[in-house]
Amino acid sequence: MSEQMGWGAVGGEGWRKGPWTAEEDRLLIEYVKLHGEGRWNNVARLAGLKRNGKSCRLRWVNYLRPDLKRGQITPHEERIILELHARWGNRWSTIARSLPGRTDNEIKNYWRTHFKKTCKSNSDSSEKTRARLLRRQQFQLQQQQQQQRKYEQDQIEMKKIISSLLDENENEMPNFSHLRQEIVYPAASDEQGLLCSMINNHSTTTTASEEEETVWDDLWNLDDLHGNYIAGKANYHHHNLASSTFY
DNA sequence: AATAGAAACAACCGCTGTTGT
DNA sequence: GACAACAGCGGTTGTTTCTAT
Repeated sequence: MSEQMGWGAVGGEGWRKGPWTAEEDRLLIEYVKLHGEGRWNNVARLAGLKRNGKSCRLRWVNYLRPDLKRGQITPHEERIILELHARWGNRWSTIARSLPGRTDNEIKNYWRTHFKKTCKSNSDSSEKTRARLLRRQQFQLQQQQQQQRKYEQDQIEMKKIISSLLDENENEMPNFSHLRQEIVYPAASDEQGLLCSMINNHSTTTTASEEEETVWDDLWNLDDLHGNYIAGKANYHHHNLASSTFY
C-alpha cells in the first residue's frame, strides 16, 4: 500500500512515513510493553524504529493500545457521541474519554462521515445516507438482541449444568447448598446497589465538572452491564486475535 | 460486469499548552 | 523569565473498500 500511496518513503529528516508495517508495530508493542509509554522520541529511537516520536505516539494511541475496542460504533455509542458533541462541540478527546476503548481520531472520523454532511444540508444524498445508516443500525440492533438472547440462554444452560453437578456431589459436599441458592437465585438488585454506590461515591469527592464527566462514564458503564456484555466479550476475543498476530 | 461516488479509516500536519533546563 | 523539547489536540488528506446505478 505504501508504495501505491507514495508514502512509506523516508522523510526530510530521515524519518519513515506512511502506513505502519507489521514489523514496526511489533517493535513498538514490544518496547512499550517493556518500558511503558512516554518520551516518544526516545521510544522511537530506542525501539529501533525509523519513525518520529509523534508518529509512534499516534500509532500506539490510535491503533496498538491493548484497551482499544475497535469494531463498529454501536447505536448506543452513537447516541453518546451526538449528545456530547452537542454539549462540547469538536472536543474529540473530551468526547473520547466518555467512550472507553474509542479514540478521538475514531470518533472524529465517525462524526465527519456520518453527521457533518447531514448537518450542512438536507439534500437527497444526505437522506440516502441517513436511510443507509438507519438500515445498518437496525441490523446492528438485531444482532445485539440476538447475542443478548444467546447469552441469556447460555446463562440458563450454565446454571442447569452447575446445579446438576452440585446435585451429583451433594452427598460428598452437603455444605454447597447455599451456593446453589446463589446460582439459581442471584443476590437481589446487584445493579441497583451498584447504581447507589456510584451516586454516593462521586457526590462526596468530585467537583462539578469532574462529576459531569464521571456521570457520563458511569452511565456508560452501567449500560454496559445491561446490554453490551456480549459486545465486550466479542471485543475481548477480537483483541486476543489481534494481539496474537503481534505477540 | 463496470464504474462512479460515498464511506471508512489510517496517518500526517500545524498549532497550542505543558514541562524541563 | 526565556527557550527548547515534548505531548496532545483538531483539522485535513490520501487510499481502500463498499454500494448504488
